[in-house]
Amino acid sequence: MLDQRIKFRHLTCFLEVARQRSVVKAADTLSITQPAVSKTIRELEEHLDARLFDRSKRGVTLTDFGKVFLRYAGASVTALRQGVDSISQVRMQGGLSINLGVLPTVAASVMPNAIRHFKTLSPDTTVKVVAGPNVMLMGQLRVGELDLVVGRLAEPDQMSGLSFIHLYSEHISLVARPGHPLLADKNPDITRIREFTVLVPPKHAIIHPTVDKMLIAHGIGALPDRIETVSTSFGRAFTRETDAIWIISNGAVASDIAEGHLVELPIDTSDTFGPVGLTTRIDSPISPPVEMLINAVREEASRHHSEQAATKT
Amino acid sequence: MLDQRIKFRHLTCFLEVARQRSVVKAADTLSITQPAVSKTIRELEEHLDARLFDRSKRGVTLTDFGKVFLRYAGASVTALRQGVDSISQVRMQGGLSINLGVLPTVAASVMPNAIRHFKTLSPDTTVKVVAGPNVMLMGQLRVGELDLVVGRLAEPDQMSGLSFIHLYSEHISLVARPGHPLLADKNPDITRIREFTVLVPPKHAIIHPTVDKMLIAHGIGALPDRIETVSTSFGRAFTRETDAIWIISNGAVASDIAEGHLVELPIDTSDTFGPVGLTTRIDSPISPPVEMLINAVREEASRHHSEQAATKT
DNA sequence: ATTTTGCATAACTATATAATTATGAATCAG
DNA sequence: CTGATTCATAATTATATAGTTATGCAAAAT
Repeated sequence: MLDQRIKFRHLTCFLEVARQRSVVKAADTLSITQPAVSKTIRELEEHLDARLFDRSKRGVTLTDFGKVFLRYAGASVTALRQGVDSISQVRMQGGLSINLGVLPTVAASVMPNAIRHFKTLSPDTTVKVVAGPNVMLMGQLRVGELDLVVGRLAEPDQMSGLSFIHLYSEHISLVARPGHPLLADKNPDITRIREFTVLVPPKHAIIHPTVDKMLIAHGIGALPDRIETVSTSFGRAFTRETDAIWIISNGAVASDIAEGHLVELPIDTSDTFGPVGLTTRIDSPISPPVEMLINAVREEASRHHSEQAATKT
Repeated sequence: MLDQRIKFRHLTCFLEVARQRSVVKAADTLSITQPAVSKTIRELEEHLDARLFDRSKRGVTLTDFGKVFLRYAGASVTALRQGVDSISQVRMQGGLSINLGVLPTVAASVMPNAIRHFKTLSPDTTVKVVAGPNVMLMGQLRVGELDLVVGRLAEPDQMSGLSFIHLYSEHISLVARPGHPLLADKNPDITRIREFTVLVPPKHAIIHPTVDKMLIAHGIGALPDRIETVSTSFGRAFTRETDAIWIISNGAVASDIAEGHLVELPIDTSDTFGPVGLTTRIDSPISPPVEMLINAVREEASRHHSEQAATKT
């Protein structure tokens, strides 16, 4: 049971003494007298029923208890500080805001529902959705301009300092309009895609290297007639109106396929399986609102995923 | 600035009222009178200089400020609770303990130093190091028997509910004893490894599928003479004493290669690059001791990595 | 139209608090 | 040995606290 008599005064005092390893110095920076600090520490020790410092005549040192408690005390004080800060943020800006980076894979499939659900839970939090090349988004995430990026796991060299939470895995698809010449044959020769315009992810896209490997594995070398694009809206329109083949992460076109607007080419893309998830900064602990959004996305992803699995059977 | 007059009494009272949406009910469960609760909430509001509840005649509802503050207040109280709990845990067990799963890649390279460093920071925390097949470790992690697993990123289907923190990337190596017949030629025909006993990771190993793909890519089909093993100590001994080829993640044999006990075969394994990092549970927030260990591992990994890079040049 | 419900306010009180000053004891640096 | 440093303890005090009971008031429910 938590002792209600513990006050933040005790914790801040404890933290200061621990930091300075000195009662006198702590008293100085806290602008109170030395006996006051001594007493406050003693009170805290009594409330916790554990000795926090070893006292000597040349300062104080943390006991084992103290070392352990230190972290939690810090976390507790930090949380309250953040709470107070958030209130003033709400007052100033009229609400909290979350900055969210979204990669094409999930922009159309998981995220709309996830954000909708989140907004029912926390309608007063502003969610800013940013799209763009993953390198840019990861950069912004690392700098703190974004709180969260959702999409495929980025290349390892971009992931330093970032943490990844797995949601599900998806493969890359080759899609074309319904009635596409290649689909006439039940088991078409895949190398024939060279005969058509092919829309491929550009150099900086996360899936670019995977796509390259896959093409090589299928004996398709450089594509003579290619368009590089990240724009799913362009890709969708172009693919539906022409005989172009579109190589794109499955998630981006799942609904189009389901609705029959686009058709997947029968090609083995099992090598292109890759993790989709949430990327956050590893330092700077996840704030409660972001955590709520994360939960909403996870929930939606698992719902989404089980639906997909159901459709497959 | 944090108002030192805020006490945990205020927070717990606030949390209870928010939970129950009622001053009367909260007063009941807190075993104090209704005016006492009213007054406590008023005090908190004054200290924060913000209205937390909208009062009506059928209960109270959180204001926008209140909704935001709620999360942080909860976090703050939780942290303190955990702190108090940890103290009694230390008292009972004579110290905190961390249960750590270690995969072969890092067992010999990064972790020894990382744990040594951690133990200088926090000598009183017991670290239990568990090795084993990754499926088992991930299972234990998910159940809570482990706090942390260090190694290669597991297959997506094992990662649900887990979070991955990237440390660095490594590839898979083919190694043999110095003076191995294959090394006589400067650019040996790699398919000739079929002539020797080959030690390969077993089916359940994380790197198994990657190894398979690589073998196929190099035109090496099934290996006639193979030994499947996870044991790096067996692998090391066997490879040094016989003409066997050992296919193993680079990290597991990096020091042996550096010291000249084993030699890497000149084969392109760039396709086998994969992320190595820390895997934790996504729910149940990371406790401060585990966080310290994570930092120690990250530090050691980056030091380790920069050294490797330096050796390459 | 009452009664009930739910919260606010006021007046009061014993206790706890958060400091203070003054003093003492043990160590450490010369 | 001396004086400075560092922390502990005691005595003291004004103030804050954490509750209490009693009462009021407006909205809902009956």
